Amino acid sequence: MNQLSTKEKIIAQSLLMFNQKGVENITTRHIAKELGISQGNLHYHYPNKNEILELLFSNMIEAFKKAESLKSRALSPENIFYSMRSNFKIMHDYRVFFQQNTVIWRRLPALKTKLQALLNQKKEEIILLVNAYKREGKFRTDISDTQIEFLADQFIFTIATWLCAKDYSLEDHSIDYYSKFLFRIWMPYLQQNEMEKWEGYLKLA
Amino acid sequence: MNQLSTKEKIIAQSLLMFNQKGVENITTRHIAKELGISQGNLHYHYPNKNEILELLFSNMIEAFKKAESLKSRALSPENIFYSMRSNFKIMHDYRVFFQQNTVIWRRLPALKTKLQALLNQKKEEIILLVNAYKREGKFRTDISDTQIEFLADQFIFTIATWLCAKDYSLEDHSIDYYSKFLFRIWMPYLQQNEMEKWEGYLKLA
DNA sequence: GTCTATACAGCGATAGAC
DNA sequence: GTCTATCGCTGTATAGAC
Repeated sequence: MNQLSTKEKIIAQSLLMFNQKGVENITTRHIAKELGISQGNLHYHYPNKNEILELLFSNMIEAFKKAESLKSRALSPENIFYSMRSNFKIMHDYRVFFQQNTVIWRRLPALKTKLQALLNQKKEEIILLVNAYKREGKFRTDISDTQIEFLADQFIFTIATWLCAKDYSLEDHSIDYYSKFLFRIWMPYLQQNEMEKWEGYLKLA
Repeated sequence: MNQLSTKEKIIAQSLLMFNQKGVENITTRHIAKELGISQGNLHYHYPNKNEILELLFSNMIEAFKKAESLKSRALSPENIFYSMRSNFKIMHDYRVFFQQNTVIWRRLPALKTKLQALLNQKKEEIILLVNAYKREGKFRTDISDTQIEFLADQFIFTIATWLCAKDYSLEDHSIDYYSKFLFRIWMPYLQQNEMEKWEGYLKLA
């Protein structure tokens, strides 16, 4: 971290501290002190706290864009799981935006819209995945279409909120735990042989 | 609201404002001003903001205790749904504790433990429900026991986080929406005839 | 119980020297 | 770029009069 510019150091340290102690508790003074620079210096690089948050947010969006997309790959459990897990990893890196969503959105309402757009985009991806599974006859036939469409809602619900849930659990659950949690959701929708395939994969992963 | 004592008015108004604008944005000044009393007066009744939060929290716990429990009733879709829905109603009344959990817990770590205990208790109830359904052969037989046990985790996950999820969705989803969401989760676990029974009930509810 | 007045700390943000 | 110094505001909390 020492070869970073001051501007970069500030961003990195801010994310660290926001994640750990919350936006409302971390001030520009705290960040500056932790880095051993003056508050005036910090304000030279970022005129205010909101601007730090905005930059962090767009860094997160960038990270999502760079991450592996499902679209270009075969729909094996490995690929699907890996793709979701990499999304969870990014979310965890920027967890302040998901654990303190209401706080952030009140400060910066524009970020709410952007995050909703991101989730909508993820939902589209998931719907494509569900449709592909449906086309290939991998879902049980005795489940109604509305129920299968609901599966996408459940996925998005879980993706949006797992970092909140994490704080409720008594044990310290990891990214892996919630990645698997996500796919346990859709197990009962699958045909017997597909279910076993996934069960086998999740045990190993 | 006018026949309430000042002390009660403060509590009611605080909950209203915390729910609406967040704990971090509402100060004792705001609450006092909204009620048309002085800040000094407010501090006569409640020495500080945390004490208001603590009282609100124990009011919520009281509400949960008074609410209908599943235990004493027949396990019809009507009763199960109604019981869950009444829990959701209380959660919604005190949504600040679920939408700003991290903020609250950093202020008052003891509340985290208490909320975890509450959720654990709810989980016990749900496990009883699941076991009863299992005993009566209402679940599909081709679903593994670990997967059925997971159902309880899914329920608790959803209960703990639906108020966070609510803020992500573009439409303004209600308590009813999420009550139904909850039971759509367990539909694919059910035998055909049970599934249809629930499907029929959820359409009407 | 309720008021006014005030102490005090911490915040974001700016100005100006180096 | 980085520093020190400082302003203005807002927050919690207390003191003392009525």
